[in-house]
Amino acid sequence: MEKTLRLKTAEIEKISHLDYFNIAISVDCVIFCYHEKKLKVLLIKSDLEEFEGLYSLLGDLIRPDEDLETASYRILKDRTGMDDVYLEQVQAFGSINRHPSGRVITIAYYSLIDIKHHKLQLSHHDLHWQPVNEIKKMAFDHKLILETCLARLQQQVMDYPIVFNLLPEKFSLRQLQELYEAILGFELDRRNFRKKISIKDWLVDIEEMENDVPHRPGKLYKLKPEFKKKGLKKKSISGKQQAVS
Amino acid sequence: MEKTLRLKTAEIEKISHLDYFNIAISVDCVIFCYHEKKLKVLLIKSDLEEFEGLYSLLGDLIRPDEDLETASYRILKDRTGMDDVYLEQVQAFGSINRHPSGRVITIAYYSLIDIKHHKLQLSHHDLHWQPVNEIKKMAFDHKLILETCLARLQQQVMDYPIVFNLLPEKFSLRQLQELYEAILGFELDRRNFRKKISIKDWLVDIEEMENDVPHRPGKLYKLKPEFKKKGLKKKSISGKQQAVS
DNA sequence: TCAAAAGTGTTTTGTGTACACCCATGC
DNA sequence: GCATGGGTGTACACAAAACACTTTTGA
Repeated sequence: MEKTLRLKTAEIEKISHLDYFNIAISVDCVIFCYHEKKLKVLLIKSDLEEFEGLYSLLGDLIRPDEDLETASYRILKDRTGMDDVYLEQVQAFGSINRHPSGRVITIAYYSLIDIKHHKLQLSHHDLHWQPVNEIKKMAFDHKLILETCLARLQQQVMDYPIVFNLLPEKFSLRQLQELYEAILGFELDRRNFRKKISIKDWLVDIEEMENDVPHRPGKLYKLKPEFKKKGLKKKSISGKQQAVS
Repeated sequence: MEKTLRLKTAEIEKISHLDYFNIAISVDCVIFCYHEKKLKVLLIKSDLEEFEGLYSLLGDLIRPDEDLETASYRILKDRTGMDDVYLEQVQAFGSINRHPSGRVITIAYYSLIDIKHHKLQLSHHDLHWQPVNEIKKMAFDHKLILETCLARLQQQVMDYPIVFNLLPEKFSLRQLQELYEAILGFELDRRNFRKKISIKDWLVDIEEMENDVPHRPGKLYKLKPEFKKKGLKKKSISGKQQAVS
């Protein structure tokens, strides 16, 4: 979002007597990808003077005839050319002064895409994949939004089979482990990692090997089709005395 | 919310050319309390014809000069007379047709209060504490909102010292266990429960006993003051290889 | 003395974590 | 034949779960 808005600010002023309807609502998407062994986010150069030189998340005002997910999908589709993307709502952010041009409440989503699939409209705009680690300052409260979304991703990553949305169809266990490390921000023990993943039973051995690697090639795996839903896969409930005891 | 709105709908129509500003934003609060060994929610009889006889959550439109938390606190204060309440945002709900009078996006919060502290404005309105289990149908999408909030509560309850907001200052371990059971919806083993709680080190033994009980009285405890923050207490991060390994 | 709940420990099972060696391949 | 990562198993520590008896109090 944050773009169309500047044009509208004048209009907002005019209707200030409609107290409850001069709050705008946007959706902001934290679009993650995995590239060059780094977790990256798709950002766009802010076109507001106040934030000159800073990047912001991709977002837009919500249209009256679309629901929240639809708006997010629209942004994703517009910006990445991709359909059928993993998307999840995280939180609303609504501080009064979060937007310099007026009151805007935004609802944050994060999504996971395989960078190879997007026909990126990178060229025409100031779009840019930025490594998450290397981001210092952002426009608006987008740094906070990004951190919140990253925390949510980190929290979900071992419980639900979602990171596969960041990988190509076929991948090796090393690739998968490196991805987990990139998301979590620390290193994992290889044997323990493999054990843990194999217990989850998310993968099929497709009886193929890596090639193009300058060392012993690893086996390739796919995510089992039953986990390929783009929506959130609920953790099984499995018995009663699980949460407490 | 959902109340002021009916009056405004006409106005919305008038400004339909301001495409992006005829979406209203509300906050809805799922206010939990613990009473008669049941987890209950504060509801109000819907005043919309469409939902005659049904209950809805407490909510209101967000004012242009207040942020999301402020709006929620206002609702809580108005309805329960209580300040300083545990409150946490859960999610936004924004289906197009969730509100019969127009487009309203709502942001759901849940809060935990000690029923004994509220000077309830119960009398004057159709306010009502309803046991969570016994709720079948609600106005709007409020059943979904309630379920989502309850799920969030269940998920957080063993990790963060929050349920104490539902109890009086002093309580016995049995009371605490019954509360956990009410929230989680299943029974817990007494010895394991006590062990688990004692490991968390959230409580102080205040060297007092229950009285008024028709059996052997239990010891009373308080929550340690350092956990009395009303905001969310973050779980300690403790070492690297925790999430995965 | 009975009813009701308080209080307490041990065993078993599963999970998390640390750690080291041989193997297959490309160069 | 060497460098690089692939692939595997074991031992220890800790947490979860199942489970029963004695104690204290009020009625």
